[in-house]
Amino acid sequence: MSARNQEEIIKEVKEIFARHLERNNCRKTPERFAILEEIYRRDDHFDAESLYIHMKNHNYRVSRATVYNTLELLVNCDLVKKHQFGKNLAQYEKSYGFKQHDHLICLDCGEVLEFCDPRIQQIKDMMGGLLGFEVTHHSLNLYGRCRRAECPNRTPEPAASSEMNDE
Amino acid sequence: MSARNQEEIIKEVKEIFARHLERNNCRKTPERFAILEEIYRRDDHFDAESLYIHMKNHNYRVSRATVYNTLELLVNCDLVKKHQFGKNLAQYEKSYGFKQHDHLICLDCGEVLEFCDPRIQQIKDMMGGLLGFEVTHHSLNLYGRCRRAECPNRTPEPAASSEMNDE
DNA sequence: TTGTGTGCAAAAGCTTTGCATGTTG
DNA sequence: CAACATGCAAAGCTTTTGCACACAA
Repeated sequence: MSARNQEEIIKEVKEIFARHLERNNCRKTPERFAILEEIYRRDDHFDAESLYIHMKNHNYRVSRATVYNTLELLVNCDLVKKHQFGKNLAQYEKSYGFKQHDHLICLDCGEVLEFCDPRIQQIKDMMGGLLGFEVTHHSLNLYGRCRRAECPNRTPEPAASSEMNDE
Repeated sequence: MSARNQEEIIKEVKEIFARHLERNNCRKTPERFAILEEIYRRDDHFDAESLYIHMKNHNYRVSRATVYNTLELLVNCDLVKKHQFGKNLAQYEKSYGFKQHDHLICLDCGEVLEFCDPRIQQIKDMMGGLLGFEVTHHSLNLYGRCRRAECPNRTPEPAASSEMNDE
């Protein structure tokens, strides 16, 4: 994504967020927009704490409470997606202007790849109808091992490994 | 599943677990087998704490530490599956003798339904090949609203006000 | 007997909450 | 000016860890 395009996107998402806040009688505070902007200048998956630290390093001090509060607002208006990649730690990513996608996670190095497959949509539609659900969203994660040279792929077959042997 | 069949299954999974423990030079303690049995007498998804309480109520006192330790062992030998249904709370379910399946979760009442779809396997195979991954397992959750009469389908969630106001 | 597993409780890690203060509308 | 949002720190929850004792092998 080009730099120019990024600025445009940031402008757009700010407008979308502003409308969302208005519609819900929430205040348009500078903190909320600063957090949104920070998120849209990043390109990775991140957790709340790293966003908090990141803001600090960029000389914008907000509290953790505000970070969590704002993340929830952003998730509610679909500007940010929230994931759990198998850990007890929420991961977030910006979502406006990006194609819906799912994730492939390397169990060894934690690398996260993205992919799209139209069959997911078919499954959602079919199962929603079959089971009497209105499916609003989904989460599909594939877990496995990547084959990159840098990946600490040592663990041969974890199926029967003593898991307490730290690492 | 018939009662007779359940007893057979419990016998089988204990044998499988015993072999797994031997293979990994772990001790065959009564606590470990008691936890396994307790899990296989349940029919639902459960979290570690509720299993711990459940054991207590059945007059078998184990510590939380042992519950977590044993759950991990059971997950490692594929007798138990671990899930995260969008919350910061691991949910578990027995898996031996059951068909692989995915989940549909009601955002309003928390009900969890199960479904199978062969297309998931196709996606795993395809994406693994395409992205150079050896995919070992996956997690697919569909989220939405069920249409049961008992479902509290209009609970506006608290928090930062504003979420499912429209869409 | 040896060393792993257990129980207990404290600690750790992520997230939420309470309260006083500041700011938006 | 009245609410609502923020910052801070404390509390909440789930999970992990440390340590002394118990017990499987």
